[in-house]
Amino acid sequence: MRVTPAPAIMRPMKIATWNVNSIKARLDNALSWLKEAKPDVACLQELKCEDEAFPAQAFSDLGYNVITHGQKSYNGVAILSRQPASDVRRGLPGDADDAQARYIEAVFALGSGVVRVASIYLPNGNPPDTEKFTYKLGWMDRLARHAKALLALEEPLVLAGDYNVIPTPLDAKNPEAWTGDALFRPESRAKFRNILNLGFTDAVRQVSGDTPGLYTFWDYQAGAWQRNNGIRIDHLLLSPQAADLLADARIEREVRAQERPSDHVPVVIELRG
DNA sequence: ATGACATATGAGATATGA
Repeated sequence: MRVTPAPAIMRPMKIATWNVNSIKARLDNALSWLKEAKPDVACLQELKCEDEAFPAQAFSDLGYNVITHGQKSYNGVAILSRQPASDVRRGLPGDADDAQARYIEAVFALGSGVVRVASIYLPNGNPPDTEKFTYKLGWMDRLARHAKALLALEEPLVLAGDYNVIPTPLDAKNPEAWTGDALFRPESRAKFRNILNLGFTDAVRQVSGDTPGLYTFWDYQAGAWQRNNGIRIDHLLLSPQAADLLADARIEREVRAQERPSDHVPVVIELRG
């Protein structure tokens, strides 16, 4: 006798990315945002602490699984998830000598399949006449190589994080002010395009088109938030299989108005599950 | 042109960020 399988419960999955600028300094903001936004997966960057110091219990208490790739004082990335993570990879492949904690990746169940999600903290690269810029460009080359390898899996894939790249003049209030900055240098923009051109979709642009004024970062200085002097540098790049599932993408700019905010705000997408 | 602001480290001033 045939048993009719129960239909899989189809529900959208919310995947977010947020550079918190120190998870310890931002713990209260992060917890209240999670309670409000209820993402299924949250990619965090700039933890500024080692794995042992990450306040994992506070997130477990909210029902999140926690995986981290931390570092003392600088960098550090994490993924919080309603479901347990599998296939966890810590560190971007391609340079065994790179000690900076800027990449973590894991796989989660989605509908009848899976989605692979990476939390990325791409190097800033300033000043651009130093080895910091060289490191940024090299890191982007490594990211492109790894992204290409992941695309070959032909599965839903979301590369989410702080890319430290302003893709086009549309992504800055005052693009002329960023001329020569590592975030807007032609080399940085070209390497970002190289990754897009592998076959990725910029989720926010896919949903919002050429709408101006979409920013994810406002400097703490000179009243940048009050003047809306922002830039869009936090991105979610989708593989073709993830883009097929894209239902929504938005920037949660109200988070920038919190008490003691991060200088970045969360960006959230919804994928059909 | 510079600094402005925030965070970590570690106890004053410096490094980093974007």
